[in-house]
Amino acid sequence: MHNKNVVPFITEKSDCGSDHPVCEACEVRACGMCSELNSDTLRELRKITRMKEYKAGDQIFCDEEPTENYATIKNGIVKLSKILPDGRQQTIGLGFPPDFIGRAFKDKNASFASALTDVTVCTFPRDLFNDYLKSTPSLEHKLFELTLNELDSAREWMLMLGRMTALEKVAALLLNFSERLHNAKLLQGLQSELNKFELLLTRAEISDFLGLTIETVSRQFSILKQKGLINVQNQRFIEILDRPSLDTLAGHENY
Amino acid sequence: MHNKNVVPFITEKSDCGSDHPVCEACEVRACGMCSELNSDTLRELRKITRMKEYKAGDQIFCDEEPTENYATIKNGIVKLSKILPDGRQQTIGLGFPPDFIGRAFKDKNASFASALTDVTVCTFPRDLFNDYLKSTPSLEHKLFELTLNELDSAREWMLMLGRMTALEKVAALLLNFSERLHNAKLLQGLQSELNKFELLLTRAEISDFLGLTIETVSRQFSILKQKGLINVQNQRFIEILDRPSLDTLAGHENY
DNA sequence: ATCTTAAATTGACATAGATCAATGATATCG
DNA sequence: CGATATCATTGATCTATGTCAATTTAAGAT
Repeated sequence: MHNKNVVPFITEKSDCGSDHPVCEACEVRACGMCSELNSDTLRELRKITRMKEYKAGDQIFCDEEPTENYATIKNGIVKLSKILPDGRQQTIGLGFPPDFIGRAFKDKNASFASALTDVTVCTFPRDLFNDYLKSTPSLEHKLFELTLNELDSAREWMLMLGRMTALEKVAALLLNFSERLHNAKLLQGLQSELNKFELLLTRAEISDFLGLTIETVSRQFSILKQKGLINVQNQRFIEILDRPSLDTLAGHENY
Repeated sequence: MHNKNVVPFITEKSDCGSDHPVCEACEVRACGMCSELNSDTLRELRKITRMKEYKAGDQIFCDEEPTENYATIKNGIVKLSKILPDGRQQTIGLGFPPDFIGRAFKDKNASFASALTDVTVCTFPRDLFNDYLKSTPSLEHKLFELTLNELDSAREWMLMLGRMTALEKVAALLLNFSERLHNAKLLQGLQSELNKFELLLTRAEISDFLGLTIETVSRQFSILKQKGLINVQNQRFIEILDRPSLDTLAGHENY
């Protein structure tokens, strides 16, 4: 199992009990799926929720088995991936707090979810939740918005996968990851510098995301370092030295 | 403008008037966004809808300008694409009836939509529709389901873009396209054979979808022909001769 | 400290797919 | 019916990225 040594980037624990979590104190209360619920509705929903923790590398759900539970990410990063019959793998998304994981209205996931860092999620049984969703438009609305964001980013990555060079892909990943990590940390009330962060993915995980090999990813890091766009310490700690140039590489229009 | 000569694959006209369409007779009444609406609600919605027709090649909306209208595809195929500052292009999805086009709750599209064939859509003003959506949970629910399907297929294509060979990509496209076209035709009550269809995309459009060049796509067609998996007439009319083998190439597990 | 292990880097070489260029089909128009 | 234009195919290279192998770095255990 990889990543054993990763320190979860969010270290504070919520004070939720494990059976009847105090949702009011939840890390993602303000922005997650539950943010649109009033306290009555929340009290109802709370009855079916349960906290779960995963260690970095753990599988959260897989392709083949029907989903028992959906979940909201409270803490840590979740990797979503797909796999071809012969084993070729492609990461199709990263989930940060307060993302939802699972496929609403279906009992089969067409993908795998695994914990990239240590992860805490708030789970709820599939059937109950689907019923609940149908009778609670505000909840469904919020989940719809989260889904639209995921669709936007999936399409963004399609452009990246189909048309960018290896160097551009790495630049795009660094920018995207730094922003999402930064936001997740701020959300938790933690200190964070946008341009200085721990890259929580291994080269293998990066290459699965970018549709490249480990070696090619490594070479692009060397090029970015040599060009003075980034600085890397201990192969994990990234400092972005020239964000505008990275933006240009990543195809972000700069006005 | 390309594709001038394309005959729209759905030739019957709906009998909807152009200002107050008779939704009950709509091609996609049974399966589209409106399928969940009762006739009262439908009568309301109808007040803000308007039919629009586009010729093959026409732009429906673009990246830069805010969306004025959303739409449901009644007829024809819509291409969604993204473009890098230097002009590199990636198709991120194909819309068939009864797909929704536009980005709910936002006034900016992060993509271009253009008509791949002649297209008829049912449009509605953005602001009115967003309001309507918020007050009509059944409508929002249906749109949510359509969006989930799009997310599923975007992720499917991410695996394709990131990890498949050129030959596999072409196989996957042919299978996917034949199915969706078949369904769209059946939906319209037209005759259709799953394994015999007109490929409505040019090689350029295919290559934009698959993240390849025209020449590479062409070569893969030749290989598939030579292997006896497909037959091509006049460079447009495809017959799938060996679907199981194509399925294997496309990474579809066969049990 | 030294040993062990996993991950990252770097180099040498191979190859899938891109690029450039020529030829061949198909459809349109006079 | 031939002329023209567009699109598709095929061939000859080139190149970015993959593959294979050796080395280096970092981290943890003893």
